[in-house]
Amino acid sequence: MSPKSETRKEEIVRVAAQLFKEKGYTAVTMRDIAAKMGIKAASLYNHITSKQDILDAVIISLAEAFTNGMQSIKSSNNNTIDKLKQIIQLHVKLSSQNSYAMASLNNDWMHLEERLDYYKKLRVEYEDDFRTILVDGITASDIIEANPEVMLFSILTTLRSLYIWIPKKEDLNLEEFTTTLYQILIEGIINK
Amino acid sequence: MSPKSETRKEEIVRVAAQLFKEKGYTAVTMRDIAAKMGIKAASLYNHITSKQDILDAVIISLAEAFTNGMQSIKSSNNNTIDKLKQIIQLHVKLSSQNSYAMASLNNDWMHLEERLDYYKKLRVEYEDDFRTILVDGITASDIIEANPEVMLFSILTTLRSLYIWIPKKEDLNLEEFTTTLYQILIEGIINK
DNA sequence: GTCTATATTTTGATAGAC
DNA sequence: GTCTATCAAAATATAGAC
Repeated sequence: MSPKSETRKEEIVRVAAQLFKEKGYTAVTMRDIAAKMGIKAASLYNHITSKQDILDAVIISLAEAFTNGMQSIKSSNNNTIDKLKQIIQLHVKLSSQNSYAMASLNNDWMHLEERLDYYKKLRVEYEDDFRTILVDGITASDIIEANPEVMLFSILTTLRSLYIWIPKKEDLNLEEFTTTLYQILIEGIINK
Repeated sequence: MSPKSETRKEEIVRVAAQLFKEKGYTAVTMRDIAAKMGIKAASLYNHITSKQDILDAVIISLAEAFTNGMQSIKSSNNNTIDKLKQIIQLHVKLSSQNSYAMASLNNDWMHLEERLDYYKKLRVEYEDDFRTILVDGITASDIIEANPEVMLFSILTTLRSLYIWIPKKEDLNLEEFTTTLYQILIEGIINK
């Protein structure tokens, strides 16, 4: 997994993800990717079969990691509060480890082709599990009786955007950040 | 402002914004826009000078509306809580009225060219004003002593993503929604 | 594994007829 | 104000030499 042992295809996917984050999938050309690697565009095709192929590699494994992580949290025996903490942890961890790919996961997924339906299925599973956790939490009186769809939307959009913010704070203490985020997202910011 | 009295250029900008939301600026072709209007791509150039021209029209006036709105809220004599309520109202209002253009404001701004620096200036002004409101609110003990950058990030990413959510709930009561959003974003979801 | 050369398609944009 | 015809540039991708 370290850059030293990565294959040429992995390097292409990693470099492409950086460019996709800056300009979006469609605006990045095979020449852009090749230039950033110091080779010619035609040489890329010795390692990947198409531009689509790169997008699939950037998005799908990360989407699976989120869906699997959420499933595991939902299935645990923890209470709502601990599950919410774990969801935040999951996002902080995956976003800090994949800050480039997160941009494509959020903004370029509609350019998937054969894998589009699979991606959508993963996202629905993940959102359904999160919704279940919230609805169960309301039933158990762990969280307030507000519209669970609005809660889901509100928390999820913040967590999905972490990739924009995390790389800007290079000396960020991830544990401390996770705690602060929990406080703000879940406990609110008002002084009562 | 109503579609009945809109100029042909305004129609182009409106139709283009819908397509930009679906696929992003770069993936939308002049032929796509023309086809959706029932004309040929060449005809578009009788009303606009370039594709760039359309993107400028989609983004800039909306960015100005946010910056002006935030400036006005910051300058008012209300307390922190009322200012935060007004910020949420501003976002709900502009997002419901411009749900297509909001997508480009969030995701296509980097494809601006001559207007890019101006856009960035507007965004910095807007974020600085929001940050000032939060920092003043901490000083006044209206809100908790958490990291204002994390608060700003957390609230702003949710508000900036409203355009994704609002159109999906067609019978949405905007006033009720604003109240729920305030509750979740500012007061938190935990049952204390 | 990378290169040059090139095929094919698509793109933004223009010219000029109606 | 829209059309057809067309241009020039840029894009993805392939073939074949080294």
